[in-house]
Amino acid sequence: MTTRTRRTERRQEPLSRERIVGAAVDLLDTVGESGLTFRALAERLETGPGAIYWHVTGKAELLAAATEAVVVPAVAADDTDRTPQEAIRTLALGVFDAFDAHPWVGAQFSRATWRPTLLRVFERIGRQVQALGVPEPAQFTAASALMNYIVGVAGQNAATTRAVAPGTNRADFLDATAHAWSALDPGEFAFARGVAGRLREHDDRTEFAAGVDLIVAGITGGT
Amino acid sequence: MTTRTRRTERRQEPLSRERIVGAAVDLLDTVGESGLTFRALAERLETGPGAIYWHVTGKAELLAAATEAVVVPAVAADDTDRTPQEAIRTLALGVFDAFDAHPWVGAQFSRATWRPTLLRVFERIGRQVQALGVPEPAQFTAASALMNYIVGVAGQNAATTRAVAPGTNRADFLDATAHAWSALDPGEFAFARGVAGRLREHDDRTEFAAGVDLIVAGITGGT
DNA sequence: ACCTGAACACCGTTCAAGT
DNA sequence: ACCTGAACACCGTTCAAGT
Repeated sequence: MTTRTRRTERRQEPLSRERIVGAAVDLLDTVGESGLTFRALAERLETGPGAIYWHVTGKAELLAAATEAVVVPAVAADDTDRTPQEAIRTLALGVFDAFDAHPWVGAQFSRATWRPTLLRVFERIGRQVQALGVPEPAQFTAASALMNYIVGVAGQNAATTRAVAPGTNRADFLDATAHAWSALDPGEFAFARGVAGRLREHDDRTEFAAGVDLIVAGITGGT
Repeated sequence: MTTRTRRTERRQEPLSRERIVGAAVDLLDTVGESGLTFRALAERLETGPGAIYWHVTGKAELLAAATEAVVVPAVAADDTDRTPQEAIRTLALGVFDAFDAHPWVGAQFSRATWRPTLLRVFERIGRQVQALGVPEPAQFTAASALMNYIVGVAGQNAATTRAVAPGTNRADFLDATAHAWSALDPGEFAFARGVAGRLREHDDRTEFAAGVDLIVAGITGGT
């Protein structure tokens, strides 16, 4: 859209919404939510905090843009040559993996800021629900149930990921959790104690996908 | 535990963890998340901000305690004379209603602070899964799927509630949303436009419960 | 049109000092 | 043991002044 001046080597690209959002995602990924500060952002962009406000209205919009930047590509798969079931599964896993890779997204999805992105997810799910042959009156409900499951559970999983200290490896974490559960009060937490051993062998992603399949099966009337 | 001096009318109860958490829940319910401030809390409790730190380690613990205060009673139903299916449904709706009445809880559930409360929910669900006769190896997975659905979807719903300006009535909000959806780009949002009319007649709580039943049916092997 | 950076009005948290 | 409240080190946001 704009002409780029390439005459001399620029010390620095001019500030732009795109660069700001990119730096924000970077900061969120590396330092976490508490790391996203207008001052820290300004430092990375080699400018003052005030400059950012020329391109972005405030922190809420910045978080919304960062969320959209991460979720929309994850959800934009090519669905030709796929059955609706496969397309839904792919989309669901795309959301799951995006939340897993950028756990801070999970905390955004309970804010108003998240709604435009959510609408895009809803649209894509809805189209596949149509393709499944769900009758029109039931389509809205079916798409809502699927979307809520996908976003809700992916968010829950991201919260777990976020709870783990960044350096920890996954097996160690599950071991520690299993150990902690085994030490719980036997009266109050009989069930959790009993299943603690299962923690190690279970895979959240696989179970998430199985849940999606279950709902799809329910929507299309069994089998 | 402690002796209460009742000799003279006290201007004010002594500070206690219980009073602090109660005031925090109150503040969260009435003013919202941004309203929970150590200064505002101190003012309500007629003391200084520093005093609160004697009873509570910091804001994270305060939010955890507020969350627990609101969720645990909602989940602590008496399950005698109930089928496991009914007990799960009641528990699920308890979580749903608690999130709906205190929408700020939905934002907490993606924090580490929420995990102890979550464990209690998991325990109660797990016991019902056992009562359903699910074989031991599958119990962990079944309880996880149910819990993630319940908490995830209730959280999603709370986010929607929170997005609505406090004064607005529900019908007006749905009308406005339906109207906005009808005005979307027909190419990009064909599905959302098409189902916009369904928004008015749909009931989140009923659909949430139907989703729970669907998962329970899936867990117990259909029907 | 776009950037600068000091200034404003807040935060959570700490801590010496009181009772 | 418990409370006080000033002080510290931060925030997001604004805005006069620059280019």
